[in-house]
Amino acid sequence: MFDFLKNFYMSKRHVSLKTLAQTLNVSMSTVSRALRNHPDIGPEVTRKVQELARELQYTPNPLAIGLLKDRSSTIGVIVPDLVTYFFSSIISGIESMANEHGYHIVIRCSYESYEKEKECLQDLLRLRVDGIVMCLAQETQDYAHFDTVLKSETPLVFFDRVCRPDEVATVVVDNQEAARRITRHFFESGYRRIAHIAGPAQLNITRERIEGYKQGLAECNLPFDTDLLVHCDLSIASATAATQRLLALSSPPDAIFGVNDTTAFAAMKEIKRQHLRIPQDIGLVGFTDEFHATVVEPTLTSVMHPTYEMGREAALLFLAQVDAKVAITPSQSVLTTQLVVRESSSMIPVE
Amino acid sequence: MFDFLKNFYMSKRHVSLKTLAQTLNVSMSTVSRALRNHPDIGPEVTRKVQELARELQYTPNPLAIGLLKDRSSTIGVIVPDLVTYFFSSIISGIESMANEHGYHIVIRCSYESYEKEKECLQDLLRLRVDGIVMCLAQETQDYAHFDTVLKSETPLVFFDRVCRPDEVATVVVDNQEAARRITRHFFESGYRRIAHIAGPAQLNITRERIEGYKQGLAECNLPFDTDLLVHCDLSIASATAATQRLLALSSPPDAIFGVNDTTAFAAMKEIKRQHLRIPQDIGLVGFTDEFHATVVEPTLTSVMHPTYEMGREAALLFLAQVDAKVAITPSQSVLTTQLVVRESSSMIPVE
DNA sequence: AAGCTTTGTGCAAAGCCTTGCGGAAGTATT
DNA sequence: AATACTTCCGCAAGGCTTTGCACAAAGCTT
Repeated sequence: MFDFLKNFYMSKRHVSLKTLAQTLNVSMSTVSRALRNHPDIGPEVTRKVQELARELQYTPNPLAIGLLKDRSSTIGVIVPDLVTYFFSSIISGIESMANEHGYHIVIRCSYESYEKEKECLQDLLRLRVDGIVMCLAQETQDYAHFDTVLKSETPLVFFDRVCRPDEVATVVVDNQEAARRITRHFFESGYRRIAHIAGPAQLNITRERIEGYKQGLAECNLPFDTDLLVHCDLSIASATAATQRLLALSSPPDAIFGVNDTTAFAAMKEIKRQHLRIPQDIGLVGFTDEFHATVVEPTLTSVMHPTYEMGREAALLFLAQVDAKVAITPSQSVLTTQLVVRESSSMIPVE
Repeated sequence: MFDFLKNFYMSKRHVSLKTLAQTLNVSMSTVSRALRNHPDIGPEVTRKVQELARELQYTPNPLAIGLLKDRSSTIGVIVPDLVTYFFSSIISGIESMANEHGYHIVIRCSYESYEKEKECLQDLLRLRVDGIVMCLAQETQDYAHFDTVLKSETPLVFFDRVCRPDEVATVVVDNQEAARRITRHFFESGYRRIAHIAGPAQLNITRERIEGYKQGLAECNLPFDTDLLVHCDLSIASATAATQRLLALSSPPDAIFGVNDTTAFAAMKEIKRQHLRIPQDIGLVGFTDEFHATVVEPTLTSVMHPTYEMGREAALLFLAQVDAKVAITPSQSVLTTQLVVRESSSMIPVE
């Protein structure tokens, strides 16, 4: 019916309310109301407007709506690294939850840098995102840059690596409990000198896992030997070096618990290079359960992170803050992990 | 100096030109010009305005600017899958290039589904993104849904999996050349019955790699045996099944070239399960060179994709279309890959 | 002193949408 | 026939920014 118009208007970049109004010789307000089936508008006019809108594929300009309502329907997401499975699967979870609720996500990467993190944060605030969901950069030790965010009343959610938990909503896993379980699992499998390659000291995940490690040792009546607790910065090189230090001890460990899978992989490589056998000579367990874990040889025992759910939960905490008209006390969400036992930690080979 | 105002205005969600104007008793236009150092504005006023703007941390509202300039400074990115290394590293490349040029990226995931791809596309157009950078979903065989995009004159860029190359800018790798090299590499390493597990027939990457495979065979004076060319849908299960079909042949292959690393990993698992040795009994080569390739045992020979560069290049093609005031013929960019020889394909073990 | 040029500012429109309010036409009531 | 209601629609403002144009004041020339 409106074919002749269609071609004409399609040449314009976008169809607006004005376009519709002028075509039908009614006012923009009438069009606006007709589209939302406002009772004030007569059925005939409503029908015509809606028909033309469909014909011309009219969609409201989100920029205009954003301006009006002071919201962009956009969530800013900052991750330390886009490439790692851990983060990309969390992003995937955020994306799905966000989309289900009409939000889009804008991704920024801090590359584990404190300066870059600040920059991303500022950029996203400038962009007027409705909220920010993020994981702290490894470098970040000072948390003052979040003052701006809190003051602007932009909902903020941290996942995995967190800070200021009293002011900001957080999603984490049961790090301590998982580390405790790993330690006990080692003990029950017959290992007695259990080492831990930990991460950077300022990260909450590092502290919590160390805590669980110690707790596990205590429960098994094993002494805590400071020689067996080494730190690394999560890079492969540094994890390799940490492994070498452990293996060079006069009384080396018979089991190693890596703070994450990358660390564990590096350890595995080094252990093999020194012609030690896994799990016979050294037991090995990782954390996060990346896809790699099932590919390496021997397959790696690891703590399964519900990463996708973590992303969804983080987005959910954002939504909760938006819905809450008044300021609410930020909620802390703790997800449970699962220890997946594979070849690298069982004296009796698993299938 | 303006501290007393600062506290007052900070309570508002955002500081606008109006805020500044009212505070200083000048008009909004004066403020706007002063901020951009327009010569029309006196030095005294300019100084005052800029000082207050800094004090109150004024930043222009991108929604208003977008409305005015009819652009959102946003690039929509659609990937079939967020979690795979291949895509996440491409996203990383897009993000870096986009940010360097003042753009933000909005991510959507098609989950390899045709319907979802259409939906994402519509959503992003509705969002008024300035351009779309994407990779086709595996399911997509009909390309009519891009008419809308082309008609709206929204710059469009495909990477890796492409269609309508005459109308849309594309970034791909030298698939055919790489496949040819793999085949020759097998031949030079002494393999004679070289099989290829190909992907879904509708994908350009599948066709090009098959073409290169055949070309390589011809150059080595090897016959093309249809038994040795099998298809899979890129899933692990289907790749495993394909491998089984190959190994069950009365005259099985002594080398397998997988269409990507996931396929190759699945093949590796199956080959090992049948107690065949790699590379002695069967040579194996993958494509894409994910991180896993160096972790598996034996390490996997693979074609290194410049994924990060691919992302940057894709974003660059978008930028080129934006800069070009007039419609330009879309450019095709071909990136070169590199064959990384590891243990899985060399009779003589590499270091 | 009258007229002209600078110099510095503000008005208003445009970009798109929503919504309170006012108003015209028509119908029903008394 | 005059009044009171419906029914249906448009005006205009507000949200934020940019920019062409007009205007006022001041300084200059003749």
